[in-house]
Amino acid sequence: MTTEEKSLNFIEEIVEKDLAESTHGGRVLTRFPPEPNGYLHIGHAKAICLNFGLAKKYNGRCNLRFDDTNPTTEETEYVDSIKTDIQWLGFQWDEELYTSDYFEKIYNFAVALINKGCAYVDDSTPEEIAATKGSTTEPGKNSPYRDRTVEENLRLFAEMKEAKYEDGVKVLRARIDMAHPNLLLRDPAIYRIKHAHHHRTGDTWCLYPLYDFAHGQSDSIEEITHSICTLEFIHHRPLYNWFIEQLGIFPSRQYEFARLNLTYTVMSKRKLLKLVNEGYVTSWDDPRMPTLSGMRRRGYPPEAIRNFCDTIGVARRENMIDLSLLEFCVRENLNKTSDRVMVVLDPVKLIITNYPEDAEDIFDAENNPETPNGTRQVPFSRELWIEREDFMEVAPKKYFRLAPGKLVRLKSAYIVQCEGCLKDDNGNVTEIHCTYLPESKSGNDTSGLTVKGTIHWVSAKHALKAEVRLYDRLFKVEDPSNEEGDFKDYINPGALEVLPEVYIEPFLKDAVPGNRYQFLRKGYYCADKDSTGEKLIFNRTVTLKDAWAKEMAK
RNA sequence: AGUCCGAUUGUGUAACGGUAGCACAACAGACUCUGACUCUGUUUGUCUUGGUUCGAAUCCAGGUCGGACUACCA
Repeated sequence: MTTEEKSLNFIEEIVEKDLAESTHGGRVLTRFPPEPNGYLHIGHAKAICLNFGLAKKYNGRCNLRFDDTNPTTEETEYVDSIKTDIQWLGFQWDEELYTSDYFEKIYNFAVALINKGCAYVDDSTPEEIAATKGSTTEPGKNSPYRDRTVEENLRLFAEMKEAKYEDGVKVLRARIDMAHPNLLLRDPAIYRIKHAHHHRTGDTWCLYPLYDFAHGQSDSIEEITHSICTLEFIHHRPLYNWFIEQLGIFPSRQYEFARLNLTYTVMSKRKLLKLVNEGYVTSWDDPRMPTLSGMRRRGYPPEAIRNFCDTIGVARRENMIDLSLLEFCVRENLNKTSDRVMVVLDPVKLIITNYPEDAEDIFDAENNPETPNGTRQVPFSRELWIEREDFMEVAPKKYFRLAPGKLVRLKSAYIVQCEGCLKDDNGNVTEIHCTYLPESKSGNDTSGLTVKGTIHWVSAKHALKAEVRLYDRLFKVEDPSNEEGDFKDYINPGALEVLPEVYIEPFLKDAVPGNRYQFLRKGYYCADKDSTGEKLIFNRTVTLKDAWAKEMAK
C-alpha cells in the first residue's frame, strides 16, 4: 500500500481549514435539503454522497431536511420515495427534519425584520413587481408601499396570516435596494399568500415563506456549519448572508459546487416529470429514467453509484460526464458480484448429430470466476439453443464462432465441430448440425485441442422461458436540453426493446426481483419487480463490452 | 448591456511558485472454456496577450470564450 494521498476537493479543503481553525468548535454539520416534489435522480446522488460523505469523513452529522415551503407541488409520496432512495444508496441521516416545522420561527423572523424596518408589505401585483424590478442594465423602482410604517406593516402582515386576503393580493418583501446590481437583492419577496393545503401542516397556514427566507433560516436554526448547494444558487449567497446578519442568527455558510450533467440524459425534475406525465416512460422508476429508483430497478448497484460519484469529483466548473463512465462503474461492480448464467436471447437450434437421442449430461458450471463462489448444475442434451449471431455460413477470417468445418467450445461442456446447416425457403438458418468430441469434456479435456471461440447455450429440452427487456440510453443525442426544439423530440425510440420469449437455463427459475446476474457474453441483467414465479422478467442493466461488435462496425 | 462564476488532452479530475499526473473514452497488443475480466503499450492538454519571478497551469492585469441571474419555484 502506497502512502499516496487522495487529493481533497475544494469543499473538503474548506472543511479542513475550518477544523484547523476550530471555526465551529470542531463541529461539522451538513444537510441534504430536497424539495419533496419529485423523485431523486443521479444528480442528487452526487449531492447526497457529498453531504453525507463529508459528515462521515469528518466525524460530523448530516440531516435530511425536506424543503417543503410550496404546498402546491409537494406530496408525501415524494417524501417517502426520497427516504427510500437515500437509504438504498447507503446513507443514514442524523435527523429527519422539515422546513415546515419551522414555520412559526420563520414567521417570527419576518416580524423581527419588519420591526427593524427591513421588510414591508407590498400590495403590488406580481406584474407590477416584475415591471418595477428593472433589468440587468436598468435599476428598479421603489414600490409605492415601500415606506409604510412599522406599525402598519405589522398589522398588515398579521392580517395576511389571519387569512384576511386572497392569494397574491399582498406580499412581504425584504427592504434592501431596488438599484442593487444583483437582481435578487432588489427587495425580494419573502412571504406570499397561498391558501393551499400543506402535506404536513394542513390548513394551519395560508402564507408561506419563499426559498430565500426559508432555506438559510432553516440552516441557521439547525446550526448547519456547511450549507452546500449547486452553482445556480451562487447569486443567492449575498441574500443568504444579509438575512443572517439582519436577524443576528447562527452564521451558516453557503458553498456552491457544479451540478452533475450526464450525456444522453436530462436531469431537471421538470423534464423528468414531463416524461412521466406524458407517458414517454411508464413511471418514475422506469429503468430508462436517471432516477435512483429507475436505476435500482434497472439493476445498478448502489456501490457502483457511490463509486461513480467519488470518481467524478467535486468542482466549480460546469461539466458533462460521459455516460460510459457510469456504465464502467456499474460493470466494474457487477463483474465482481454477479453470478454467471446462460441465456439465449435470439435462439437458433443446434443439433449434435453424434450425441445419443436420450442421453443427458449434467455439468458443473462456475458461478463467478472473479470471486469464486461455487458451481451450479447445467443440463446438456442433443438439442440446444444457441445465439443466431454465433453462426455464420460464410465467415470472415477473424470470426471465432461456428461456421461449417469450424470448432468451438460450448461453455462448460464439449467442443463441437460444425457440419452444416438447414435453411428455410427464405434462406434463413433453421438448424445447425454439429458433432461433439466426447474427450473434450469440460474440466476433463484430453482432446489436446484448443479452440479460439467459446459460446453459451441452453439445452432445448430443459430450457425455461422468460421475458427480457433490453434497455438503452433514453436519448439519441448527447445533450438533449441543448438541442433545437423540444427535448422530447430526441428520445431514443430504441431505449426499450422487449424480447417476450428467450431461453434461460433452469437455474434461473428461482430468481426473485432484484437478483442480478451476468448473462454470459451478453450483459448484466436484473430480475424486474414485475417478475413472478409464473413469468420471469429480466431487465438488461448494461451490456458487456463487445470488442467483436466494435470490430464489425469498422 | 450590468453583476457574479468558470476555463488543464475527446470527457472528467489532480498538481496549492519547482518533473503536467490519474480515471473513463479511443487505438494497438498479450491473455482467455465469456471477443468479458485482467495485463502491457500508444495518441491527444495548461484559452490568449502581457507582467511579477531564477522559475508560472498556479500570482497580477487586459482580452477571448462559456455559464448563471431580471419566478409571489426551489
